[in-house]
Amino acid sequence: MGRPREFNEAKVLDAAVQCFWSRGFEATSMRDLIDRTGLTGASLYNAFGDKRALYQRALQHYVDESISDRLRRCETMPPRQAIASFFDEIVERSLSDREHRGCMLVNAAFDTLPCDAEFRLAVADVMIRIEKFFKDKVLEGQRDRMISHDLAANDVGAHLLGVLLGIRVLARVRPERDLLERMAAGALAMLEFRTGKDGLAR
Amino acid sequence: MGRPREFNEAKVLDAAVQCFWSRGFEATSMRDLIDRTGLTGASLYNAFGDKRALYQRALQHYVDESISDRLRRCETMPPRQAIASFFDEIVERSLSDREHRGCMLVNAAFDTLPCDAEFRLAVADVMIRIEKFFKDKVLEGQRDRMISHDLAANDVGAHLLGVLLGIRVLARVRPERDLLERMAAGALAMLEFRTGKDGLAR
DNA sequence: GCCGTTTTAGTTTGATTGTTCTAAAATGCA
DNA sequence: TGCATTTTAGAACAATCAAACTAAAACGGC
Repeated sequence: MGRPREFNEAKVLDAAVQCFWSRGFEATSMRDLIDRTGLTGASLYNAFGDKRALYQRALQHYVDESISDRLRRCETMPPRQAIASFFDEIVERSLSDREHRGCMLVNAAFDTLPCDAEFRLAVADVMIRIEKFFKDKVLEGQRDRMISHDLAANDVGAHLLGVLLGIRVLARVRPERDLLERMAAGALAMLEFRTGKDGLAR
Repeated sequence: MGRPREFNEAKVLDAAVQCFWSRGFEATSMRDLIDRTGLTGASLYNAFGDKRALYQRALQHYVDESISDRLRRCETMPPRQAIASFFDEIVERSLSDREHRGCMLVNAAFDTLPCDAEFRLAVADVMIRIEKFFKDKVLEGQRDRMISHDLAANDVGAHLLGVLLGIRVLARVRPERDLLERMAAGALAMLEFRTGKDGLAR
């Protein structure tokens, strides 16, 4: 009942993501959002609440659309390839991003909102999922004897997450292909067997 | 000639750093700066130009005072200890930072200003210096046979920088000691000799 | 066809933004 | 003692901010 909505919620969130992703929370004005989404202020407030709530919805939309999708795709791959592909995709995405916007989730960690504990937990939760993806893949690879078990999967998972975030930071200020690829290569080198232990060639 | 300044520039910059470090560029208002520094708007504009210029000066002040100092201290240490100390300090600083402000330089990489190429280069320059510190220390350690030479010092340097930045990202949203320490430990593990190569125990 | 409900569209609001202006105060040099 | 110069102080500026308000518009159920 009532007047039906004229807008597509996903498309509006897409537009909001573009705004917040490019300029961050503070630097994005309601007028920017109104212009980009095409609907009026009243509609935005009515549908999403206030600016902060819209940002949270937009971020969630970005995560669902971009990160969760990547995780789902990589989870089906064999361990080594899964991890390598993940890094590869990040590097390629970072380099093709001519605006140097990086990853909206990482950017969100630096928006003023993390003062809010609830918001910080939402960001942390996604990072926990990524860390878990790495850890699980390392565990799987160690079981299959495709990944070195010199280091605990737990530690490697944390380390890989760290490198990943580091790449996204550096991509914003030094988007140089060989730099990002060298960083990723170092991460993959951790997975290699060490000579003379398992009798497997490196 | 002229009326002498009543304020100490370093102290004013300290106060400005506190503002920008806590809230970022956009969320910091001129009134915040006026309150914190204790001097009037006219004085601020007269001495530093506009808000952006003040931010740049404050960032430079932070780098000189915090990062350059750390680099100088670690550069005199033996290679392994230099790298380990650097990470240790970062982890401890991140954990004792109850506001989760992280590193102002890293934060700066996510402030809206990086759209400005000049500003981005200033941030990049410091990161290049840190990368070079790591690379030089790895080279030195490899010469002294205290660090594995399986990997090129260049690659290890980039990788260490990546992990470092990753730690500072994660410290903002998941400031858990064991997580940060595991990430750093993974970085240090890269420096270890691999068994059966040099005949040195790990 | 009318009522209750929801979404639209623009306007308006009161606060805050970064910056400038005017004038007084404090120095060095003549 | 003035003069030139610079820093202070606080008010004032236009612009922009997020948000609320007022009606008109568009539906479903009766």
